[in-house]
Amino acid sequence: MASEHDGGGDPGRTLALLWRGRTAAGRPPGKPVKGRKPRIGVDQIVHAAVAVADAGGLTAVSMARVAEQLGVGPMTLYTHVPGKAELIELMVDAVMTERELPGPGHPARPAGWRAQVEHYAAQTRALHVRHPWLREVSTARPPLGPGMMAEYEYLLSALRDAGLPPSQMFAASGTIVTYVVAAARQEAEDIQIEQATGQTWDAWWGERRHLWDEHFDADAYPTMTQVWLDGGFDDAGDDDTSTEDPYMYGLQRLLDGIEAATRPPRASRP
Amino acid sequence: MASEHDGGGDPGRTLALLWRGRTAAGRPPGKPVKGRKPRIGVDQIVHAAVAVADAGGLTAVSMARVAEQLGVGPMTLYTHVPGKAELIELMVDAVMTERELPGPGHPARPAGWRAQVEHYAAQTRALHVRHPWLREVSTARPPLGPGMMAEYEYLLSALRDAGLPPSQMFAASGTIVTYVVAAARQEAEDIQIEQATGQTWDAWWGERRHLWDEHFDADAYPTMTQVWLDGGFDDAGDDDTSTEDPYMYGLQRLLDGIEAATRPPRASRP
DNA sequence: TCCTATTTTCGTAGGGCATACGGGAATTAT
DNA sequence: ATAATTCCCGTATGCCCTACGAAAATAGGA
Repeated sequence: MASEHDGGGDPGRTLALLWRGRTAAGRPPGKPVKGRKPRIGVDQIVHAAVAVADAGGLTAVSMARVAEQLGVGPMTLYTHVPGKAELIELMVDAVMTERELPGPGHPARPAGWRAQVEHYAAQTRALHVRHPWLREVSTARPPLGPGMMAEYEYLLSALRDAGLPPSQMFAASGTIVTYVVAAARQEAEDIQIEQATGQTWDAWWGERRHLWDEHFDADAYPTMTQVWLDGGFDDAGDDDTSTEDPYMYGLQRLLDGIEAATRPPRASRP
Repeated sequence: MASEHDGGGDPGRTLALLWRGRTAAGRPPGKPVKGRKPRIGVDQIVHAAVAVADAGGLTAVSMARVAEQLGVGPMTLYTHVPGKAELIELMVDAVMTERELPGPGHPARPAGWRAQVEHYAAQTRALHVRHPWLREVSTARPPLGPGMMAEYEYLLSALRDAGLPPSQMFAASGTIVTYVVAAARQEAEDIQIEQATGQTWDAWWGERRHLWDEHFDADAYPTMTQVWLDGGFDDAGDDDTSTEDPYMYGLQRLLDGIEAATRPPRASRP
């Protein structure tokens, strides 16, 4: 019955772990000093788990394997982390904070809201390339840690500069995150499959070229056939700059649309 | 070492299974008539597996459970499908064909390319709501069956009507699929988590309201705080139509951008 | 120094998973 | 009736998460 999301644990404890006990006042609560000294800590566990996932994907992350990396028994981890689900939450938020998302006033902050969104997209894409296992984790109930907060703080500050009214900020930021994360995940999937199977996209298609001879009926798919004959499936040629990287093409179209919606306040529905 | 994608099997056999032995000429190759009569067939296995996944998610799909549904032993399935990975491919392509995507000339086909893309989006969203487990399957190496072919045939025919040059069709269709599928998956995740844990989005947040008191530092996230104070996170009110469903807002912005890019053939880069 | 409270460490054990292998059962052709 | 062919499935292996409880290590107080 139990699916990927158990959530059986205490949310308060998970939050405290995500923020490493830091409270709003900046005061970590006092720790007891008695008892056996811990050989390992949360940070080391999360770091080891990320290393395992980077190398072998999420399926390679077993409590046994992470513990082995640290030279302790598997059950030792349960002293520091409630369970595997919570460990994965910690992993996600930890790598999220790897992104550099400079706020207003910071010298490294790009100028203009479009450049800022593009910076966010590039950082997010790089993050997924670095940690392809991110795509295997559901973010419908995101880890409410510093990493996720930084993402929204940055994105909202960029859209604020774009002149969006507060009522549209929610929809616009959600849309941008949806598209950018989806594109990043696609790239991550590709990398992950290639490193898991050792097979490139072209090799994979080559193994299935058979499809066209045996099963594909050109009459049943006239448009595909026509576009193929027109060269629509050719790789991006240097002679035609409009045959762009689909990712960048889509991001620019989306930002165009958002920009157009802010400028003239005309009604959008006829 | 082996990840989610083994692909160890024979691609030709999987293709034949996806197309159920139908060749381009429409002739299924002759079948031998000797031997014991099969109690079950591929269609029944796929149907049962989809039912199991609909009820309990992809993790509930085990060979044992699917076999149980059919009243046979687990190992019996291996007579008809090469393995679990291939069974999942068959499941995905099977449900993909559930979408109604009427081609040119069909009476049910919407008029205008935007309406056609919106129809595709609605059908895809409904598909994911019906089968939330789709979001757990990687589509980086999609099943090359009738379902996927129908998707691209429809989308390309719509974009053709939009007047896109062949060189942009690839990027535009890829972008639309990326956004629409990502949004559909998000909705599917929500449904899946709610039916798995019995916990709504609001209840989940309620369990974590603690976050704001204990860990959230308003000074560290000034924009979020300001937007919250401006009411940017309020639920969509009936009085303000611009506070739209993020999904529809994003789709319209994306289509606006694509439309604008086709109309005036001006250079996009300064 | 010894006792005691406290904390960390981890061995064992139980239930589930995919699937290689090979023997037995059912059906048709000869 | 016999042989050929196909389908069905019991068994066995190795991996996973984690509940439970005992053993080990540490600190302060006497």
